[in-house]
Amino acid sequence: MPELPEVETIRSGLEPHLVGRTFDRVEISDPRLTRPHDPREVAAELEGERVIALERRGKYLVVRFETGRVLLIHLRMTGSLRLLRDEGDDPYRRAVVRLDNGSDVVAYRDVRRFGTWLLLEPGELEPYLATRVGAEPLGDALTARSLADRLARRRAPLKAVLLDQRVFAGVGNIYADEALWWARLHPLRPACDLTQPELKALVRGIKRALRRGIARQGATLRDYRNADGAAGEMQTEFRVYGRAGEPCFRCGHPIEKTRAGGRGTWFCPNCQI
DNA sequence: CTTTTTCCCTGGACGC
DNA sequence: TGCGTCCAGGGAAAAA
Repeated sequence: MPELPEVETIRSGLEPHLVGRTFDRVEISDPRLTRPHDPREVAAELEGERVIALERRGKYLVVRFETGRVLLIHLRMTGSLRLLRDEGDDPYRRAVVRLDNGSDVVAYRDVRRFGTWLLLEPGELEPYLATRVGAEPLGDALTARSLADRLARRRAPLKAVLLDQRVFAGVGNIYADEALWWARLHPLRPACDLTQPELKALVRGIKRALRRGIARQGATLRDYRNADGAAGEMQTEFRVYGRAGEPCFRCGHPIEKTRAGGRGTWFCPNCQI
């Protein structure tokens, strides 16, 4: 499931191939992708748009066009973007963009069809993101102080609050569990109860988990692939995610699974307190 | 306001 | 082998 490291890997892989290119021909075959807008109308609007930047905000991909318009892509659970030379065949392909160099094709694949493409007019991006996406956790904005402010009135489980994209954007189910393991914090702790040293440990844990994910080109459990179609490597070094019953890498105690924020949550009951 | 629950969607795992 | 059931989860929306 694409979280910040996976989306960043796709972004950096596509960027050199997309920037400066024009969308020549666009086909959107899944009406869910552009809901509630008509996919044929969105495809027609995208044709002729020239890309000037490919950015990421949280788990969103931001395709900026010369006209000031923006295509905001969210991959949700199983979405992926691939750069191809030949279109080939794929039953789970939901959209295709042919670029103006005559050879490159960007293919959007999404088995479970949760992903979204939203075309925004100039000036619409900031207000759209403002109510949905908080600060970037890998920037200077994530500090023990800013985190304390964000968690102050939140009595919900720490894990659930980390999944709230308005707190800090881009942490999903996998990296939340990994960050909490690095920070030695129990996922069910009330978020507002952390001490100053614990807040500092959590900041370091979040950054460490995300940076490792980016360095390993993301985690491939089943569907995730980078823009070249290659699997990530991060899944080979999960500390807790999906490791119920296996020994903790720090203390050897068996990893347990619980539920937090409505999501499967793995942790070490011995050294995460 | 915060928190929890339901829903969307599909393939894979599992039980019989 | 072939069903039926459950599970995975990001985020919107509804409910509490």
